[in-house]
Amino acid sequence: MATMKEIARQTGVSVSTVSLVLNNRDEGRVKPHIAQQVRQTAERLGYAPNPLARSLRTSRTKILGFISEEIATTPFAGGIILGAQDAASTLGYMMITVNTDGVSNEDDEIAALQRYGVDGFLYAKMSNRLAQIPQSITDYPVVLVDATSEGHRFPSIQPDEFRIGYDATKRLIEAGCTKIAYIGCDDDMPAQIGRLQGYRQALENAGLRFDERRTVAIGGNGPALSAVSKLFDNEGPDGFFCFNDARAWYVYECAARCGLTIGQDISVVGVDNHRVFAETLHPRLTTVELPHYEMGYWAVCRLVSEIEDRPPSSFIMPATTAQMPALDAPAPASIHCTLINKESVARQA
Amino acid sequence: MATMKEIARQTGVSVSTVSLVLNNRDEGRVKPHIAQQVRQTAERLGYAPNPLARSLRTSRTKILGFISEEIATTPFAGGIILGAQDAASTLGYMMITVNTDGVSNEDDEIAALQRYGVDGFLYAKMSNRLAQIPQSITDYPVVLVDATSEGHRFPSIQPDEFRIGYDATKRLIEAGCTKIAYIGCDDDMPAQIGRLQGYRQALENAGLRFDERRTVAIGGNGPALSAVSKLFDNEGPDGFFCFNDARAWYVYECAARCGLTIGQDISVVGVDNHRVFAETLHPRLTTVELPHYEMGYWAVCRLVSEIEDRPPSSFIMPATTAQMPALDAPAPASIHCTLINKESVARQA
DNA sequence: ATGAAAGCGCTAACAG
DNA sequence: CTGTTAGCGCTTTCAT
Repeated sequence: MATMKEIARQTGVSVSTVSLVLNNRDEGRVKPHIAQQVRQTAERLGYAPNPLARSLRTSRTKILGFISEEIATTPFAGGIILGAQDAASTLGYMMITVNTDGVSNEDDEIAALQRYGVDGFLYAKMSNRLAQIPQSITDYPVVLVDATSEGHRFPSIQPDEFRIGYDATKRLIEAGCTKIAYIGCDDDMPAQIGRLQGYRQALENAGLRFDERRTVAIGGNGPALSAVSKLFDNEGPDGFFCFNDARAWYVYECAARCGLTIGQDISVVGVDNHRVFAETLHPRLTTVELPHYEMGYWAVCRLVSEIEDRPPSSFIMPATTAQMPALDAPAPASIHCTLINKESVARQA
Repeated sequence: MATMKEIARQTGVSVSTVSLVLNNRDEGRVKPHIAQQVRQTAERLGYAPNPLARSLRTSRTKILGFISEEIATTPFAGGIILGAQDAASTLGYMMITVNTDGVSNEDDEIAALQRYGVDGFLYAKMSNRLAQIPQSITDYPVVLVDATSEGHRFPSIQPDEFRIGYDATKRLIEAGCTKIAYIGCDDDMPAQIGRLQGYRQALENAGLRFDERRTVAIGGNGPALSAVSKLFDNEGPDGFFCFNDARAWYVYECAARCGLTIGQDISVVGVDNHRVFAETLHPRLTTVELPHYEMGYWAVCRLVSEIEDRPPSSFIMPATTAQMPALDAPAPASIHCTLINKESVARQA
């Protein structure tokens, strides 16, 4: 590994000059001619700065800490991590990802990250919920991903939950459904609240009545199926908006039992917190796709902009179908989601 | 952050003494009395070493690079990463995880990891397959996870593929199945080969004839389902050993179409490369559980043992149901997998 | 416009 | 046994 010292020696200048040039701080301080030479030698030697040495001096590591509760348990996290990783990579950062199962080891992991001198933290949840940010990281730049902090103390990147509910329901309405059920979540997280609102709004706009009996709040496993089953029997809905794919599964199960065919007798739209389910197992499930990759990507951009104290607008966004709001939009910023049509939304004759 | 210098000052000794003590190299070199004092001050000041400074000196970072192709796309990776993370954490290491989509960015990511001075690499694949280890990391300690290198050049942690096939098939035989099908993979990876061998051996041991017509090699999507469907029609198997859960799904689909009930009319055993499927969607699917967590954990132990050049036996293994072979067993070491019985394996009347 | 020198926090020879 | 010294590679005053 070539060092600055070596470059300095071979070019016949001092280390400080090399440092100046290689950090692009040479404007008007080093003769263009010399600068040119330095750059050449650096190039020739295949110079790459030693991040450790640099960090030791600057106490900036260019390492980001990614804290997530459930990397292991859900497939979704990958998309976020991937996007974050890409952004980090593009911006010259590395990411250390730690997994905190609940709270037991959270402090330890954070302490470790801090010792390694991370410049800031990403804090990600599964499904947009209220997150309790550990005291220990509040002095650092922090950006939440798919999560919300109380009082919006921290910038957060989250999907446009209202829009998810609205779009999904609208799609069902367009397909001709008139008795649309919402298979929701029994937890009062922002995701649930926002999607339910979107659902109601879409119904209202279409002149359909919201009927509480057509919504279920599902938590566990056993009761869940019977709740959906009961909904089938009592209300006979012709369309279903499902909080996520796991919940959509219950609809599939019940439909099968009743001899109904998805995309023909009833229509279903799910949200892909577990898109992998939908794609592998239920190709006919129409899905509102969460922009996980983009959320990760954007979160890192936001975080780095905070760390380096430069305007967010200077970042390049990934090519994506999801529309991004302006980065300087008031928090909580939210990302528009994409609706992927599949055959499961039948036109009701 | 307290430094050694500060400790030295407050204790009235020199930095070197402090360094000696705090690195537990004081045995017979520093008066126990002094050492004691040093430790106390360190404790009092809440001293934590600065890994950067240390690394700069030792060129050991205590950072491990984890390279995986598909963190994003499959849920399985989580288990491995989690185990690896835990082991790393226990052994005082951090892990930087990078995702290489195919080969395009692999070299860049590796270069980045190298600049950050990782001490070694974990190289993980999805499903045990032959891995092409990039030239650039061959000078580092490398351990493969759920993968095999040509000629076993590198130590690798992989499941006992033969045993997976053997156990799964044996389970079906015990359930009374006589016409057992193998829904396999159309790729010649070690996982496929080993499991198929196990399948054949189990049949043979039970005095059942191996019949090529009862095996399918499945690749893509469309053809896959029809292949399984044909198998149903032509051979009418009463038991199915499926390469993974995605393939098990085809069996479910066909069974449903034929009006057969899993766990009653036919029996199914799958392998959980995607356990999440099985648990959430198919509670009745009997699963051979791959010890992902353990593989990750063990891989890191192996890697660190290489890095620090100390005997592997000095590591503490995680409490686990999966039996681990001796760490100094000849490579490739393989881990025994656990069979999880569920109702899908019916006793055939 | 350039270089000398100090120092980030730590480790490791080497003296004493 | 303990302290002195040098230096890892880089950034950053401060002289020149």
